[in-house]
Amino acid sequence: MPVTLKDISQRVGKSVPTVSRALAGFEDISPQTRELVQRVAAEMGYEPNITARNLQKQRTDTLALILPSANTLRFSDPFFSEFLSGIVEYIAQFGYDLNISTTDSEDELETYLRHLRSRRFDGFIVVRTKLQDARIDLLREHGVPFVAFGQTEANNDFHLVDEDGRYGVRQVVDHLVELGHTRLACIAEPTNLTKSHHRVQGFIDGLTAHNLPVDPNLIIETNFRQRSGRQAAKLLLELPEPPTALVACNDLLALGAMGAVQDHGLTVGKDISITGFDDILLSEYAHPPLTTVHQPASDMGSKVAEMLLNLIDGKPNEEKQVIIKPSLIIRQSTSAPSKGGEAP
Amino acid sequence: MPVTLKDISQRVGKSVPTVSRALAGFEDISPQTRELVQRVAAEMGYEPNITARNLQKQRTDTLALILPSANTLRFSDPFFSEFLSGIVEYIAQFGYDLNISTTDSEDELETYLRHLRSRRFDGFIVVRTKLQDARIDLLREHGVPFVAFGQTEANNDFHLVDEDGRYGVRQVVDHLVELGHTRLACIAEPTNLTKSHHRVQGFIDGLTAHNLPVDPNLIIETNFRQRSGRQAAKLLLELPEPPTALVACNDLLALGAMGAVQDHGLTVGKDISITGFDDILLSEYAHPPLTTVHQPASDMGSKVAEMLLNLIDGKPNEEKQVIIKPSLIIRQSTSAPSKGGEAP
DNA sequence: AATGTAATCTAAAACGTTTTAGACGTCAAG
DNA sequence: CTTGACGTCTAAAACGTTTTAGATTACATT
Repeated sequence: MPVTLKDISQRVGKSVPTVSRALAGFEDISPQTRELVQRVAAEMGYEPNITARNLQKQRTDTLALILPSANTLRFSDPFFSEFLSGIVEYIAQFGYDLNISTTDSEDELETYLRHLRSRRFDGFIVVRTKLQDARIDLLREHGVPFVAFGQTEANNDFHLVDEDGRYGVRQVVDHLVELGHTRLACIAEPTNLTKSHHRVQGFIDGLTAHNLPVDPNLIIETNFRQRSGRQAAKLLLELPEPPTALVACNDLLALGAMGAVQDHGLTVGKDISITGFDDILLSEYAHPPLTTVHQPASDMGSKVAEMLLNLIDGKPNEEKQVIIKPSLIIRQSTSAPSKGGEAP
Repeated sequence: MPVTLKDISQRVGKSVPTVSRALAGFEDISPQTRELVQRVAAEMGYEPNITARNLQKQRTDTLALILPSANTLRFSDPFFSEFLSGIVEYIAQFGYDLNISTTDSEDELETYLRHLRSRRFDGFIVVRTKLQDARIDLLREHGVPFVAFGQTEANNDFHLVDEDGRYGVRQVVDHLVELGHTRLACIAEPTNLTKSHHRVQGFIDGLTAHNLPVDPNLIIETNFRQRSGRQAAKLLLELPEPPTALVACNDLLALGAMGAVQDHGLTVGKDISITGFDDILLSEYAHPPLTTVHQPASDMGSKVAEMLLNLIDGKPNEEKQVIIKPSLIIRQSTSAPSKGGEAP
């Protein structure tokens, strides 16, 4: 049913390669032929069979992004959606598509291996890097173009884009200390993720810089979503000497924490300060609006995409590693401690 | 570099088709050969070249979802993310991938045409249906498998999944009238979208059923995001006789409206009631938590995917049209009107 | 010894494109 | 009149797989 080069070739009485070359605008085709072929192709509604072209060209114009599935699916995270959106918008300009698939964390490596051996993708985008990340080792070994969103613990000798989470949280701590807080707690995502690790580092940095003690009981490692934030905050509030400020490592955790604080009959932004990270839409509309750290999610997505396309085309990238400094957004969930806060 | 059937064939001393058939487990291959081939293939790390297979099989195991781009990108809408996530999770089980691309609304039809002629996708998912939807006509004409998320105005003779938005908003209106409201306003998305149209219909249904007048000035058609909600609410509040309840047609609009109400020095859930639609994460954490209509976004995604895969495989679908009834979630953004509400 | 049958395998073609290498005719220069 | 160069085109091969149709061998039946 669909029109092929052969159909055109028969119609214009030229060989298939001639038609192909005419459409591609090669110089060794006479202007008349070229014109004829292009006219007929348009008339017949010819559209190249991408699969056949891919097979011949050994490239697919498709990028892969493999998500850890189900339990901790990041898809519904607003920050991540924005990031994705940045990628899709950017690559669309160059005729690339994004292919999204999922995998259980147990089969993660196999999935990557399968996908890269299947030669179905020109490049990979790795999200949510871990301190030790076998996926990156794998892609590197195989020499496949990829760009990571996030770093690993060491040997970051690959193309990546990252936030400076350490700096971001440090800003938060500075802000809180300036307000007069001396007893801060941190609610962290799983710290095998580099991102999370950095954020916690920023927290510790901040305390140390202000000569405040780092109390391990005030750093709770938990999960990603509100529920975890709520639970963590509950624990913290029930301590004999509860903190006056909660530094949550993402906005969802902060929201959960806000719920727990309200359950305790306290008022966020007055009795206790809470901060988030990411500046998702929600944080502006929370009650009270959340002091948080803003990241240009969509831009980071575009940047990752840009670097990856360069890599695929063998073009140089200005920088191999792009680290983006986030900015503190002060809203109403933070204020001076109301009582019991020991001045430094 | 990557291993092909030919490599295996040379290694085991059998022809390429034999290797292919052995791996596929055909009966006309001796058990010994089959075993040998499979062992060697595993040893060599063989993974089929999907592109080559696709070309031969004339299918791609890939579904397409084309998003209207930029200006009104739905990607970052939490509801839509959930929906997507439902699709991806479902099709992953059957080895399908989802390909996401974008298009400007002017080239929308061309993009569809190009994609379907390129034979790169086994089926299409159409989102955000319009009352008159040329995309659907196009896909139908070409006999391409597709499932729509949403209906059109007439002749819905295709596979689709939809919410019953009319019913959903009707529930909202009933709830508000029960509380004693008699002057309700509606903040709508662009009503060329079927979804939006239905929701407004539900609003009108409700008023009519309770013998309340339908005042066109109290139905504002606007856009999708908070900003639009805010503007619309502002207009409504400045009316000589402002409404006591605002029925927003999605949660983001409701949030915007809440902002406008607060700007006016009024308290949401006390001085004025506000409702949303979709029950995105945000709505639970808004201030005050938003009364809204819940939809199983992820399930709807799975359902669309399920129907589409059936369609592609020529399997029958139980129902051609699945309409899902949403449910009202009452939170604290609605209450009896404080003053001036004329009892019916 | 011819015939039929089953088991196992493979040659050839196909999917639709692009690339490579070279064919063919025309024309100008020697 | 030959040689070389140019302009235009195409045959053949390639990408890696699967399908089709048939070949080959071994074995049992008559």
